[in-house]
Amino acid sequence: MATAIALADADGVEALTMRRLADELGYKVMALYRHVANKDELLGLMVDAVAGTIPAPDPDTDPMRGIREHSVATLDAFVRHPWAPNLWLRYTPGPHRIDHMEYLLAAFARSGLPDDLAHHGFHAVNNHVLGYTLQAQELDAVTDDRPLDDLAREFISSLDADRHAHSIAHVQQHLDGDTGSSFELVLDLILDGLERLAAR
Amino acid sequence: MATAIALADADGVEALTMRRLADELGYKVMALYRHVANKDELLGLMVDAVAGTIPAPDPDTDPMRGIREHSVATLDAFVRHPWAPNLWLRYTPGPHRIDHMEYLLAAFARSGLPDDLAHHGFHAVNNHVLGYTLQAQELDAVTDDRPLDDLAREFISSLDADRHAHSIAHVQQHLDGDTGSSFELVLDLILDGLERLAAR
DNA sequence: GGGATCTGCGTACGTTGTACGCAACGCTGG
DNA sequence: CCAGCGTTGCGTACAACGTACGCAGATCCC
Repeated sequence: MATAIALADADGVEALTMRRLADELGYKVMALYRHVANKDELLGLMVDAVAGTIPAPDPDTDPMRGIREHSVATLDAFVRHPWAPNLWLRYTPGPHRIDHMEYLLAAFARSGLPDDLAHHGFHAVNNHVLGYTLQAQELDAVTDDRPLDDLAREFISSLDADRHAHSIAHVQQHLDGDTGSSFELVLDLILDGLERLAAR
Repeated sequence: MATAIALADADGVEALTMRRLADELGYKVMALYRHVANKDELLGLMVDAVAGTIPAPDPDTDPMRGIREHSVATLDAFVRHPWAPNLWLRYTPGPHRIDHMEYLLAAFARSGLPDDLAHHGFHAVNNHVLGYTLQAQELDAVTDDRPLDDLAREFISSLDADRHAHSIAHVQQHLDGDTGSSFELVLDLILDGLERLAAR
C-alpha cells in the first residue's frame, strides 16, 4: 500500500500499473494478486489508507470548530495525494473512510442544528471539500510541466476581448494573486449560513 | 460526437472505446483518427459539446436569479451525462465551456458584489454544482445494477451500531427520504451568504 | 487532365489487466 | 519426523485497448 501510494503521488495514478508496482516492490506481477483481488480493490484500499491519515479533531472541541479543522485536514490530505479525491467517489467507503464520515456527522449532531439542517450540512461540507480540491487539481493536471502562468496568459490571449471580458478578468485576478483562497471563506459561508437558518 | 455521447450516456464512459465508437458509426477504428488527434481530444470535445447544451438564462434576469437558474441547468446537464463532470475538470475549456463560464462571471459582475466576493462566489458556485453532482453519482456508480436501497441497508448492517451510530442514522435518513435535496438549499446558503458579507 | 489533398482502412505493435496452473515453502496433527 | 495442506511467488498466455504507419481510392482545384 505504501509503495502504491508513493508511486501514485510521484507520477500520477495513471502511472500506477500492476507491473510497475510489482517492479518497485521487487516482485513479479502475478504475485500481487495473492494480496488483492484486482486493481480496483487496490485502488479502493489506497483511498481508504489516505482517509486513515486524516486526523480527527478532539471530540470535545466546539463542533463548528471541529468541522472546520476536519475539513482543513481533509483538504490537506487531498493536496498531498492529488489522485485521491477522484477515487474517493468511486468506492464504497472502507473502515477509515467510515470513521472520517462518522466524525463529521457526530460533530454536526453535537452542533445543535436541527436534524435536517445537519443532514444537509454534512453533504454541503463534503461537497465543498471535494469540489474545491478537484477544481484546484484541474489547474495542476492541465499544466503539462509548463509554468502555470504561461498557460494562463496563453489562455487569455486565445479569448475574444469583448465576448469574454469577464473570463479574461477572472483569470487575470488569479495571475495577480490578489484574491486569497476561497476555501475557508466559502466553508465559513456555509457553516454560518446553517447556523443562521437554524436561528430562525 | 452525438454517437460518442450517446454511447457514454448509455454504457458509461469506460465503455466508450475507439473500436466500439467506430463500430457504432459503421466505420473502422483508424478512420476516426482522421477527425480527432486521439481519444483525449475526443473526450474534450464531448465535454464541450455537453457544455453547449446548457442554456444560459436571459442576460437581464436578476443576477442572483440568473446564477441560480444557470446552476440548475448545469446540474441538469450533468445528470443527463453522468460521465461529464469528471472529464469537465480534465481539459482546458473549449468554446462552449468558456461561454458557460462567461455567463456565470458576467452575472456575478452584475450582482453588485465587490470584486473579490464575486471572484470567490464564482468558484463557490462552480464547486457546489460540480461537487454535488459527483457526490450524487457516487451512489449511482457504486450500485452495480442492484437496487440502491438494498446496498444501503447492507451497508448499514455492516457497521457497528455503537461506533458508527451517526453514519447509520444518516444513511437511514436517506432511505426514509425525509430530507429533500441539498442542492438548492446549499446554493442559496452560499448566495445569501455572499450578499450578507457584501452588506457589511 | 493531372497533381494535390482528403478520407477510409489494413496491418501491426506496445501496454495494460488478469486467468490459470505449477512449484516451492512452512505449518500442523499424527 | 513426516505426510498433507494452505500460502505465496511466478511463468505463460490472452484479450482489449490506443494508436503509428503507409497505402489506396475519391475529390477538388488549376
